[in-house]
Amino acid sequence: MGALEDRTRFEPSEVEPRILRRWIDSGLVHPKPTGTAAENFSIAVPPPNVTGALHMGHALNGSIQDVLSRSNRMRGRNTKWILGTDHAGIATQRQVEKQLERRGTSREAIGREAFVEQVWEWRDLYGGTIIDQFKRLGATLDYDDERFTMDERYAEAVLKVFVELYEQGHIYRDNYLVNWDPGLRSAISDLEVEEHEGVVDTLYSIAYPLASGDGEVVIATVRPETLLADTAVAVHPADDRYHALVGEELILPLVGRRLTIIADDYVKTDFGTGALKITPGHDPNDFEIGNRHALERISVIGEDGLMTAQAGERYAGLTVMAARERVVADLEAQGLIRAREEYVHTVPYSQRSGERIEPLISLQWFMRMDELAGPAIDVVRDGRVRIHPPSQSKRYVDWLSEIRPWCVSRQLWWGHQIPVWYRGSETYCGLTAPDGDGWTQDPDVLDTWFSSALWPFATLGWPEKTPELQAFYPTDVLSTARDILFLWVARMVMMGLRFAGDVPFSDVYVHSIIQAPDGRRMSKSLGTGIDPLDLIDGGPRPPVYSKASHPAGDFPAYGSDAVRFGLLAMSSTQDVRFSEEKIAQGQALANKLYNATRFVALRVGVGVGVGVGAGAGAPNGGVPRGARHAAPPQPRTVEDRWILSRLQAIEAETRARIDGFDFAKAALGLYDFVYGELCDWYLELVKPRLSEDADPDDRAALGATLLHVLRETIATAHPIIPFVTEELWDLLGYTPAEGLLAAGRLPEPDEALRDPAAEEAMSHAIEAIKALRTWRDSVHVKAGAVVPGVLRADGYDETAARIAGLARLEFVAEEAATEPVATIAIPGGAVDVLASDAVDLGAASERLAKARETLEREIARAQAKLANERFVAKAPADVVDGERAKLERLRAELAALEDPAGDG
RNA sequence: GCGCGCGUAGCUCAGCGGCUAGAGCAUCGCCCUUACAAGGCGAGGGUCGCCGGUUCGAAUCCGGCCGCGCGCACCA
Repeated sequence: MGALEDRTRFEPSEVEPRILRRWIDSGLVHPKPTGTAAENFSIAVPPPNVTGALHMGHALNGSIQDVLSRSNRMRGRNTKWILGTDHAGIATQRQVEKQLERRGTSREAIGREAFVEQVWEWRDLYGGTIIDQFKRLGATLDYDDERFTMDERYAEAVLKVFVELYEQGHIYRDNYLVNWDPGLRSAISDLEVEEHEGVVDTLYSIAYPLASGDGEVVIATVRPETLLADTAVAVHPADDRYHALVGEELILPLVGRRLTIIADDYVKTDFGTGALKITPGHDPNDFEIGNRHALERISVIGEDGLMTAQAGERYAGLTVMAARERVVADLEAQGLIRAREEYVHTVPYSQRSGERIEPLISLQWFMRMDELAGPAIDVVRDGRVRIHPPSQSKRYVDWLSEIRPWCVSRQLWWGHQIPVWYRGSETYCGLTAPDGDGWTQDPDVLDTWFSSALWPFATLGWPEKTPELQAFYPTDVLSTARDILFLWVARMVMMGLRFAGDVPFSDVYVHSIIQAPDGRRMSKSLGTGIDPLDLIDGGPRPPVYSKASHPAGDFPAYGSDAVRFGLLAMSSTQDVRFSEEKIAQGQALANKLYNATRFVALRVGVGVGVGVGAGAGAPNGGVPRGARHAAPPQPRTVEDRWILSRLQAIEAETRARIDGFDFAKAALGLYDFVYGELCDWYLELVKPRLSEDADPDDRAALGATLLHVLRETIATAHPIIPFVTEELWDLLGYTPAEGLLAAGRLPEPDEALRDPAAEEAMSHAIEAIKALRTWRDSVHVKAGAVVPGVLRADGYDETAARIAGLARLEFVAEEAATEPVATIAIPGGAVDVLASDAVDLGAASERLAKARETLEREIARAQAKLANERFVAKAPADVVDGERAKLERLRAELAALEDPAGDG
């Protein structure tokens, strides 16, 4: 116990590594695959990219999932938090490409096979970083069972799903207009495209002469270079200006191709000239119009982002921008540019490479989603999958209701290569290459999200009917940020229903995105990002994070508990700004608990109240699993009954808040209990009972109660702040041999210990003490001075002595009282303060006048309200009665002030 | 453009028809050194985004506006 005496602060850096080791070595993170998924608890972690480093999102989501895992584990459920990483096709390929560039070589130079080998090497070297970082958070992921989306077994599951979907006709190959990412040189899906608003371009008006030679039609475009691929000009069928021209032909400038003027409802008559050039090869809308009118598709922009041979000799090989300039110049030379104006519009960019999307026609693999979407909508509508907050369900359902085919092929090398082989006109889809010579496999790989969609069941060994699958599928909760609700969550539901025969999880929790303090997103390039590890260990605090209370310089080493607490406390169902104060609050809580434990350990001794075999009677169904059990609490006084009652409340509330995904309330509620009830009041109240000359029987009983309350508080807080609580568990008398708190049981609230009478008595006593302290302060009574007084109020039989102690009063019998110098209203009556040297009479009378003024104002207010006939007539009776009672109370308080010696 | 959410004390938020609009943190003052100066006590600080309406009564409900965020969207 020596360390306890000397050390007044909780030191996370000393404690955390030691505790972490014990958790992992204990095997508690690695459950046996026994029992059923209904009895067990499981969460599949959103697999971080192998290229990733822990960021704030991981830290928050890790904290959330760990709270859920620990809480359920401590309720005796066999708990598995499924761990693994995602191969992250694009991100990882780019990392390795960069590495190759630094070595002066390239992916193309070394070839596909060598490149993939390089990626595996890279993964072996760096892929574990983020997992180690999760450990630092105290995350009880199953580290003994780590998966990777490119593992052999996982890959087999991916291919099996592909082959089945192909055989069932959901997957097909087609030439279609796709979102082409010229930076990546790959198609990407609609979800990987982001619209950038406010892009400034030039809108050109260009004249297309009529083939008849009799006039022209002027069209408007921001992309003159695509003119080379035009195959029609469209007008609205009801547009009188062009009605007569429908069916006529135009000569496409620079190219000379004849274009028919077609009529289509899509065209807006009030935009531009009302005539629209149609380029099915390079515009999504034109592509649709082209389909409706069976127009030819011409591609003048290639996958390399350069103009193709089809663009004509003069333009082939130019970049898009160069081609645009040349086309405009050429049109200008022919006098066909009719106008140019600045034009601000929305332009699609690739989320992946940041480059402007080039829509073009390409041969890709697609997955038809409509049939899979129906059941995925149903399970949310009928509550088999609950999305929290509910507003997110609407987004989910809306998106699935209008789902479009998913482009699943990517022109990358790192990923699951599409299991399709070609030989001449033959196509074969299967798990392995077909027999015979001359087959070549499709070079493309699958979208990474295709494999992620199988995560909850492929990690458990699907398609084998493994014991793991039996025990842990469906999982219970999926926790994620809203940005991948469609990209990932919806697809998991569809795939889970289709292939694993059940929903992948019953609850989806959509958590906050944490922004920088100035409201911008956290990002390295903006300088607004911070590394969670810098908060844990102490590291650089970027300028935007500095303020008066947290000046520039490094973060203090807050420790994991503080970071977890802080992130949970700031979380909500919508985006939040990072608040270092919340982290500091977590640190304060850890320290407070540590010092409360010191107090109890040093004053009571941890041996007190620990007896053999007493556990059966403990309200908590067995906190430790070891041989020793906590003695049951032995309440002797009203404050004992009060704190036990409040303890039951915080236990129940914390459970309910965790189950209801209200992590901020769970965390802050614990803080409030520990500070506002346990430490500020209970520990202060019982101090006199621990003194040398106190009754030894009471002292022993109090010791048992104190230990009990502290232990249950610590156990209740454990899922949120696991390190400090595990450490304190030890300090309170449980050695490692007796079991980890993390493997112990969450206290269960005992209704029998609820005591409303004690709660009322104590809340009155606390109010009284506060009122008396406020008064003392206002009349400048010295802190230590004991002031004589008379307690004239009901309901304080049990608390009077405690009030006297904490408010430094000496209550005398009413008969012995001298003339009072002040009267302080307290619930149910008042306290008369008698004359003494300690009281500044001038200040007391000032104070009295002020109190009277306040009361009079409130009385007037209440009277006015009750004088209002309409209020009395129309407001509900209980509201009116409440107002009358309040008035009466205020009048009584005023009367007591006016007539301190009187009896009423 | 359509849809969703948000705007309450310096900060983060609670309250979502009725007590003098609250809490934590921060600030300021006083105090203690007796588990914890990461302690105790207290104080200051708010036209509850703006305008209208409903109601005996609105931060709370309704409508409109303004601002911020997000999602969806095919206007060349």
